[in-house]
Amino acid sequence: MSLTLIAKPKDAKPAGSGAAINVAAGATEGRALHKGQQTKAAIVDAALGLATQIGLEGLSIGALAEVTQMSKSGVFAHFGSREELQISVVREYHARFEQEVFYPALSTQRGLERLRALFANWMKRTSVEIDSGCLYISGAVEFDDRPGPVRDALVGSVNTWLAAMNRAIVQGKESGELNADADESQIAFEIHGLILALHYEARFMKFPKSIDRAVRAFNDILARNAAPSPVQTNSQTISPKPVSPKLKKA
Amino acid sequence: MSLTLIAKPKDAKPAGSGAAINVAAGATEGRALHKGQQTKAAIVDAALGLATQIGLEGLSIGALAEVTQMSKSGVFAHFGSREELQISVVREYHARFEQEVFYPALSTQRGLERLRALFANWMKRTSVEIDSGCLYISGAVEFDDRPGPVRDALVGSVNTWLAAMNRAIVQGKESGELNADADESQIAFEIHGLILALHYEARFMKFPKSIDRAVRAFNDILARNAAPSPVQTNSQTISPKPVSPKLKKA
DNA sequence: TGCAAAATAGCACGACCGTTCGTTTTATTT
DNA sequence: AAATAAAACGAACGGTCGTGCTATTTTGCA
Repeated sequence: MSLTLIAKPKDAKPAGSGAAINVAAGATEGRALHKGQQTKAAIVDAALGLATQIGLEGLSIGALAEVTQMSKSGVFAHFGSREELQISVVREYHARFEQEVFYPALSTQRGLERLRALFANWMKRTSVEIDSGCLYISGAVEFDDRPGPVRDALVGSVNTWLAAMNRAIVQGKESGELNADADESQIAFEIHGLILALHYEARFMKFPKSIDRAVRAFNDILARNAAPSPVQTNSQTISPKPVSPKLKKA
Repeated sequence: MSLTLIAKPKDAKPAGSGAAINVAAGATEGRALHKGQQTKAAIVDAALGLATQIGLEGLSIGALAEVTQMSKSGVFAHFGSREELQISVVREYHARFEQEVFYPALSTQRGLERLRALFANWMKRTSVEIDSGCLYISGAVEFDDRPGPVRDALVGSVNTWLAAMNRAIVQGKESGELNADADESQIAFEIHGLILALHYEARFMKFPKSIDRAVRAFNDILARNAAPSPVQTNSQTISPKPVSPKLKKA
C-alpha cells in the first residue's frame, strides 16, 4: 500500500540533510517542491480511502489524523477547512477516474470500439468499487439537496463523465455502427442505470450475478441500437451469449 | 410482536397490578390507545420526513425534538436508542411504500397489467421522491457495509419489494404475455436500474427529462420481452419451450 | 375524584466534532 | 554555519451528539 512519508518517529533521523530528496513532485514546474505538498498528497490519498468507504460526510479530520499518524491540527492546516478537504478528495477521485476509465479508452478507435472500452473500464472500476464504494454514488446521496462547492465539484465531475459517454455514443452513430436515429441521451441514461443497479444490487443487496446482468444488458442495448444494414465486412456482431472478450480482458 | 421498547431492567414489574393493561394495541380502533402511542406515531412521522431528506444517519434526536416541539429525552424515551428509532423509520417507510405502490396494484389482473401498475406506482412515488428523497437509496449508501439491525431492516424491505416485482414478471410469462424464455431477474435488474438512474439524474443532476426516459425504457423492455403473437409460428429463435401452466401462486 | 402509572421534561455526562492559537520541530535558503 | 520559512504538534474552546439519571407533569382507570 502507500508508504507514509509523514514523520512520526522522533528519533529516526535523516542521514545527511535532505538535499536531493525531493525531486520536483509532478505538478507544474516550480522549484523544489515543499515537503508539505507530499504529505498533503498522502493525506488526500488516505482521505479518499476513507471517504469511499464511509462517505464524504462521514470523513472526519480526527479519523484521518489517526490513519496518517498525524495530529488533527497538522492535517487540518493543509486544507483550512473540512469543506476544502472534501473538495480535494472529490478532485482526486475525479483525476483517478479519468486516469483509469477515460484516458485508456482514447487509444481505441472512435465509435463502437471506444464506447465498449469506456463501458468496460467503467465496469472494471465499478466491480472494484463493489467492495470499496463509489464516491459519485455516495456523494450524490449526501449532497443531492445540499448546495455548496462540494456539491458543485461532484456534479461537475459526473457531468464531465456523462458527457464523455454521450460523445462516444454520438461517434458511434457518426461511424455508422449505431442507428442514426438512436437517441444518445436515452442510451446513456440506460447505461447509467445499469451501473447504478449493479452497484446497488451487488454492494448493498449482495446479489452475486449482478455483474453478468450489467454486461448482458449493455450488449443488448448496443444490439438493438445497431445500424440496420451494416456493410457486413468487419462489423462483428454482438452476441449476448458469449461475453465480449473486451469486457473480460485486462 | 413488538417487545418492550424501553426495557427497564431496573426493577422487575410487580406482578400484582397486572390486570388487562393493553387493549389490543395496534388495532384500528384506538379508544384506549395510550396517548404515548399517538405521539410516538407523530414522532416517527416527523422522523421519516427528516430521514428522507438527510438520511438515516443524519437523523438526530435533537433535531427531531425541535421539529416535534418536545424535549430530547421525551423523544428518546419512546425508542430507547437511536438505532431503534432508525428501525422504526425504516418500518414506517416500508409500510407506506407497500400501501402506495404494492397494494393498489393487486386489484389489477395478473400479468402485464399488474406489472405495468406496479411500475407506474413506483414511478409515481419516485417522481415525488425526486424532491423529498428515497430511503431505500440513501439507506443503501449509508448501510452498504455497516452490519446491524438497521441494515437488516433495509435489506429485508427492499428484498420484499424486488421479489414482488419478480413475481409479477413471472406471472407475465405464465399469462403468455411475456416471452416464456425471458429472464425475469434480468428484467427486474434493468427496471431497477431505470428507477435508480431516474433518481440519480433527476434529484442529483437536475436533468429535466429523466422521467420520460425511464418510462420509455420500461416500455421498451416490455416490448422486446413480449411473447410472439400467438398465431404466428415463426420459431426463429432458439428452441421454444412450451409454456407450462404451472399453478404457482404467490 | 383520587392515584398509580405512563409520559415528558430537565439536567448532566462523556465522546467526538471542526476549528483556533501559540509553540515547537523540521525543512529550506542564505 | 546561522537565519528564516514552512510544517506539525498539543491543548483548548464551543458545539452537538446519544444516552443515562431524576423530577415533574399528564393521562387513564378505580
